[in-house]
Amino acid sequence: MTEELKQLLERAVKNIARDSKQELPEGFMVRLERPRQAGHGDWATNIAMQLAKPFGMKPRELADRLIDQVPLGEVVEKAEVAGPGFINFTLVSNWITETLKNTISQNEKYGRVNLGRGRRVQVEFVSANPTGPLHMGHGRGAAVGDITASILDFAGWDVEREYYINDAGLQMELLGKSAQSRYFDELGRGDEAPMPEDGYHGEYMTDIARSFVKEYGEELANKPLEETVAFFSAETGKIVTEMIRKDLEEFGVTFDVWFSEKSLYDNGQVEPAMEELKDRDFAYEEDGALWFRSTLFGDDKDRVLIRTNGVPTYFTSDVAYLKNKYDRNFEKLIYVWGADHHGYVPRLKSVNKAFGHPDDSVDVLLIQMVNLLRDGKPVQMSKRAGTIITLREIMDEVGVDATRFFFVMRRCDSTLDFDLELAKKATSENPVFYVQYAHARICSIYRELEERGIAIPDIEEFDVSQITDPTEINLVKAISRLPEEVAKSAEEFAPHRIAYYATELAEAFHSFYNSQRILGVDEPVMKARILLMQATKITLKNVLGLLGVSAPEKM
RNA sequence: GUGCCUGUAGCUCAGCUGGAUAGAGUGUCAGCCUCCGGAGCUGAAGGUCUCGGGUUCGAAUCCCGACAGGCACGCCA
Repeated sequence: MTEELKQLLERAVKNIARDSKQELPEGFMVRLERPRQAGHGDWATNIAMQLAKPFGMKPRELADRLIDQVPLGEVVEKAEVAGPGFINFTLVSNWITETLKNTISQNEKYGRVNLGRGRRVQVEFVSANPTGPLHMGHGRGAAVGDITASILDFAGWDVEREYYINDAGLQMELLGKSAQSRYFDELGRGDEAPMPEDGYHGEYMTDIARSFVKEYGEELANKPLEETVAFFSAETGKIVTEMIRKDLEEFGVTFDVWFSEKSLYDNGQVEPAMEELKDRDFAYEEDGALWFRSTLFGDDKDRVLIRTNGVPTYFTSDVAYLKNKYDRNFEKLIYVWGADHHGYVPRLKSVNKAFGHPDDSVDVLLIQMVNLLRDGKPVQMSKRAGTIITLREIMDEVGVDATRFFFVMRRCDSTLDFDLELAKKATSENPVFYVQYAHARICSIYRELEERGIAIPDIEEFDVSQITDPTEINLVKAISRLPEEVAKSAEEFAPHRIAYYATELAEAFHSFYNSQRILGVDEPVMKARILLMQATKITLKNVLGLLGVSAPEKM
């Protein structure tokens, strides 16, 4: 119905432009917005104010002429000019019927839009080094990445989730040495393989060392250290990656592809990427190293791709990886990174341009830090002291649902305060429970219906004239917003919008529930309200589904 | 020093591709089920949108400049 209104307005604008022999400004589009204020109708537009200048008319005068061109009856019930030149539209009550019918008939598909038109998009996220368990920051990245991917899927994109395993750098050797050292410790021969100074000290390393002892006994200790370190690196990397995979799975995040950085080298994909840069004259050799001309893109110095000693940098892998992604025919690439990597974004964008791709086919979501609190007080963490709080600990303490919700509650580019005690609270302070409670309440009504032997009416029986209370209309309005909220959050890569919307939807429901009854009222009213509950339940479930949060029937 | 992010109610934050009286939650205060789940609802109080300029019919929103907090500036990853 909103589309129809848009078309009516577009036609009206064109008519007026023609009659007054005015040109429409380039790229002009009719945009409708939800008025913030109740009493300002269902939709509003500011086009009269936008076009007043180019048309050489007064905003209100133009608004009046626009209204004259919009027929009343089929779509619009009322149109009025307000304030400096807004036009407020009230739709015919049909929109209520339409919304409920849509919701109930589309069911689990309700809220889907076709913004993506089936285009392929890759969301690469978490991508933590396989050197230790995931911590808080990774958790936020995981939630944001996963939920963004879900939203894009809902918005009609063909989405792939990918984890990039950084298993090629120096840190892997350090990991191997650390494991080796712990292995010797377990055998009581610690002196033979000292722990590297900045090695990995976490407890998990001891567990891993024990597993080596269990499987190989002293066998690995009877060879020269240099001979086994590569084995330790590779095996430990695998074990840690598996640990990470399990944690993420429990967190509700599954990846379509686990992409190994090392495989870029093993499969010879690095060389061609370098050659392509050289061919395009974006890379050159100097002082025995290979350089990328990042200064062409505003960087203050060129960056090294291959070091003097012949060893490629991390950046090199990323160049090859980017090329590899495009080779897999993605139209859009989304990187979810911790904000501490922000300085690296221009470099990635530069390479993207150097390869001749449009700037907007790569988007980097920078996720700001997480401050962990307990009862409002910061939790002290130190890598050195081994007091890092892991994602697993948080999941275990506050549960997956609350953890996910809290991680996406805020805009990505603002730092997040995560209060463990608050997240655990099963009270109104906790927005997760507020939303889930709404769903559970409706389920409870359904149980009651069944007990009383009342059947759920067919949507065709819906009688819109029974929906009269402001809280009811408000609830329908909230339900009807899902598709546009999906579209907006997909366009902006803003998963937090969905968390906010979920809360607003629940609020509309609770408000209705407290002021009106579903059972024990006249049958026509009851039937209409049961259908309203049906649509509310579907919408709540779909929204929670997008967030990866469960929609419990009982709490 | 340079770059990026942030600064909105006591606290935690939405709103930022310019629009109407700046919104939530929480906290404070006052109320609300003999009834479908009170983990709920209704209302009140609470604001120089950090500050100063500019653009505009109109600025929390855009531009410039301060100030404050966070993060990053390797032939590390």
